[in-house]
Amino acid sequence: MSQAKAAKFTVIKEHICQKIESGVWQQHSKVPSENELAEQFSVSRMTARRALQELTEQGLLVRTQGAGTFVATFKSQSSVLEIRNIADEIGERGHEHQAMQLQLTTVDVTEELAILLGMKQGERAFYSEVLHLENKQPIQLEQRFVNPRLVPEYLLQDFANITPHEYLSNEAPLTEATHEIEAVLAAPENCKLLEIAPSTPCLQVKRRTWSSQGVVSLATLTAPGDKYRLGSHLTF
Amino acid sequence: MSQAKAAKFTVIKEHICQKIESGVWQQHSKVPSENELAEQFSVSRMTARRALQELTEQGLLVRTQGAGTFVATFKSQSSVLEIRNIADEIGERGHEHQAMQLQLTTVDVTEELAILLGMKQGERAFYSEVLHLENKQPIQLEQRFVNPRLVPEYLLQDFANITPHEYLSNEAPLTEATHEIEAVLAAPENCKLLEIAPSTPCLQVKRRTWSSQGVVSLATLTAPGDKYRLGSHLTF
DNA sequence: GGTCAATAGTTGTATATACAAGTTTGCAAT
DNA sequence: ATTGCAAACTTGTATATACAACTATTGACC
Repeated sequence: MSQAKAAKFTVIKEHICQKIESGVWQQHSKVPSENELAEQFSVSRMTARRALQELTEQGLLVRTQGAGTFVATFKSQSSVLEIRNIADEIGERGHEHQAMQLQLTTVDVTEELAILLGMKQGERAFYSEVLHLENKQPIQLEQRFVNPRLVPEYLLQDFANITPHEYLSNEAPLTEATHEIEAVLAAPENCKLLEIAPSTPCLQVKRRTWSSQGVVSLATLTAPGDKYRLGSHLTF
Repeated sequence: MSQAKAAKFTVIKEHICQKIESGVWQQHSKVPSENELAEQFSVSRMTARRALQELTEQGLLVRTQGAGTFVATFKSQSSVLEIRNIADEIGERGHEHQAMQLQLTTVDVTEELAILLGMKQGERAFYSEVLHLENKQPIQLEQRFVNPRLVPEYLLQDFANITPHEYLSNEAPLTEATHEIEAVLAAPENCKLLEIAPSTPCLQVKRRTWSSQGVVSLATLTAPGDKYRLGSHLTF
């Protein structure tokens, strides 16, 4: 028995996957256009298109009309996970929530950030860093990049009083989000903030949120695995 | 300004959605074929096809080559996280899935286990331990307790051929599940199995599944955080 | 140097067509 | 009646083409 003959578009898909997994095509690098792929593999444009299309649905690629197709950072697709406000969650446990605003500033967007936030290189994004405490104990570090075009007054807020998530929910109601959940070791400086040993495994949630206007923000949440659990919802 | 003109395939999608949501088209009933839709809406077959295709990806429809397109059952919506078969997931990545059955036996239920599985203390439960490999690399350790009342023939299976999840899905279709996700350090013996250093942070998912008859199983999945990521679905 | 317009390149939608592959149905031969 | 086969129908893959919508770049002009 020989292998079942693979369809042409799957051959192209596998080729692209391979390039990405092997690191030949880095994150956010441009991948060949539909026409280029069509010529390379001697197929019609529609067949090449299908390969790109399906990989985009799987979350490996990101496409923008007029600009091109790029390797995505996040592998996950649109999510059904409920998002909650961390202050509410802690309140429901009958505990006290506090937030320390560590940073609130603007930063130059790197190439990667520009793509993820739907901004142009050279522009500046807002950046906030907030440490959440439950009964005075640090439980979550929130690092967030925000698209200034959609939330121009982000820097004027005081995130000791309102969580970034709560503020953003009001300003630019989110319509979609993707997550990536990983177990990691936190960076040394973050271990200090969270008051944990460097070897403590942490849950890290990367989340990209959209409003109707486009990508609103990109948040990285880090929480020690022994203090924090993820139910069927994610807490911001 | 008037509304942006909707693309033709979205018009068809909306039409079909409406029929399903209003109950005109019941579960498992046949929906018009590509050709019929094409004629009805005066579009080409490929456009009608796209509408059906996208609704299939969304889970509203089910298609089988040669037979037709049908309204899907609505079970998937209720669960917050989609559960997938790890073998399928790996297959879709174009990789090879293998499973090593490490243990398959009965154990005395502890007090805790008895409560979680809805059994009585002193009874014995089934226990399986399976290591999943992706391209010969260990990526996930699955430890599972199973309620013998609901799945009496669990011990007769060979989980090198069929994943426990797949088998259980057939025997006792799951109606509900809860998860708990943590970041942990794996036990030394499990680190060996997964071929990771003892300090490697791991994602650990604890999942309890129900069928209509009661609690079916209690699974603990452990995966190295750097090899494994959690999207909007959990992979079993 | 800065602005604007034209242009080339890229993805998105839509059509018409052809053949492959799988399922169901119905008819003919046994 | 049962079997076996052919035909009709349905979905799957692939091609060639056309135009629309959007982006980034280039070059002319001020």
